[in-house]
Amino acid sequence: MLHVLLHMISAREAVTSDRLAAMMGTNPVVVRRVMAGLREAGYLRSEKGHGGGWTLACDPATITLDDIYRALGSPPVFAMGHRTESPGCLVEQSVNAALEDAFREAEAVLLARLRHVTLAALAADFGARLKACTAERLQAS
Amino acid sequence: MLHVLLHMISAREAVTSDRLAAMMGTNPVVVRRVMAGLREAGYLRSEKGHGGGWTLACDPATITLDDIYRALGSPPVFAMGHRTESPGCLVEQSVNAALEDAFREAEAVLLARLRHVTLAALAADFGARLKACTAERLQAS
DNA sequence: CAGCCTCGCAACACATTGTGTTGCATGAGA
DNA sequence: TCTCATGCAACACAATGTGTTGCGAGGCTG
Repeated sequence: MLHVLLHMISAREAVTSDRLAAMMGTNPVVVRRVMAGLREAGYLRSEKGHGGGWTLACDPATITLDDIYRALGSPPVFAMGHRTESPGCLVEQSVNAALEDAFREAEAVLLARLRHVTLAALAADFGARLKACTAERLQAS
Repeated sequence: MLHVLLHMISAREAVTSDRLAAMMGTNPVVVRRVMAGLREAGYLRSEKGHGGGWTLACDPATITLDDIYRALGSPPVFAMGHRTESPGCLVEQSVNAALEDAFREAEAVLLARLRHVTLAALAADFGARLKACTAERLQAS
């Protein structure tokens, strides 16, 4: 997902789902599926017809990874645990309380981290890598 | 899993997989499957034959939730991301770097939290809940 | 207007994974 | 010897994510 967005920042004009799918090694329908959330959230625009495709609808500096995460529907972060909700068994309640606390705290840390990374920052990081890579290549030749 | 362990602390004698399965609403084979890791790690013992079953092999105060997590094979914590490892695309590398950092930090927080919760602490919490519950019941009657 | 391009959406096919289930062998006690 | 219990392997099943196809709607171009 982020991969797609960064590619779109590099390419200033509209990009079709087909091209993005080719970049990601998947197919266009999947791309549209995951981009739908971003479009509804107003971060992206999609245009039909010849010369259409996807364009950024906001400033990359104002959107954070957390925004993207929520636009995607805030999918579950953790792969484990999260048992049934207090099924009367007190043992279950104790376990849930301890784990839920730990999970909530870890999730808060993760989201805080995502919240202060903007798309523009990612793009800048990419630029730095590109520069380092080309410098390395020049040195090799 | 933790649910099972707490039940075993309450019951001082050996408990069969059948009984544990009944408590958890599953079946004995599944119980044995997940307990196998704990047995190999030395936290549990299992005995065959009549009167056999599962017993604790350690002091609940010395084993933490992190120990249990690792005895279970340290299953993946997060449900998302973790794309392919640097497939040459620099964009992918930038995205991975940013996300891996965030995930590592969140995982560290989670494990630190698990590391200072012992089984005995969970059992004590359960005791407190039991007490509160019975008090509430007395008040209601 | 006709033809092509692109997205939007729904339905289906498929692989993967976790979970439940069955069967049989092994060891321990009555 | 019989019963109880674990250990292990193999299979059945449901849920989920992903890829695929088909059709319709809208927009550009000649």
